[in-house]
Amino acid sequence: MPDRPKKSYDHIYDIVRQIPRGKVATYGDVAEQCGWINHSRLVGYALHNLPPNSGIPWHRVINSQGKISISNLYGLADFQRHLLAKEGIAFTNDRIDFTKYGWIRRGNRSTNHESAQRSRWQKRTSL
DNA sequence: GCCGTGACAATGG
DNA sequence: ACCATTGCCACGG
Repeated sequence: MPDRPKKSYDHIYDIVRQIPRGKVATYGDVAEQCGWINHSRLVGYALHNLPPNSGIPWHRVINSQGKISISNLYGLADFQRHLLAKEGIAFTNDRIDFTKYGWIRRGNRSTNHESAQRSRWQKRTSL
């Protein structure tokens, strides 16, 4: 049968496969592309279960802070950094600049902690 | 079929 | 900038 019970994770893998070389996306972005909003954890879980030789560019997925989120046990984080560097993606102050390398996200959110502070302020004053 | 897990994200301190 | 807490929910045991 052509279409089968595609596990939900397969959908995630399809999205990740579409991230072009030299670009990065956040877990949240991938989730959104899958039609899930606010389900970024599932993306992380899916990638966690990823088989070793899947050919899926898992290293192009990072967290919203522009950093590598996985632990460096087994040197996995270092490995990811290496793969990214190989594609020309550089870290600036220990983070990836979404304005340069973001696949979907264009740039307002990263390093722009002002908006985060503003919304926090608005919340406080309105409460 | 319930429960713990998790490579996240947003908020608070 | 860093740490803790909370919300989110599919998957496996």
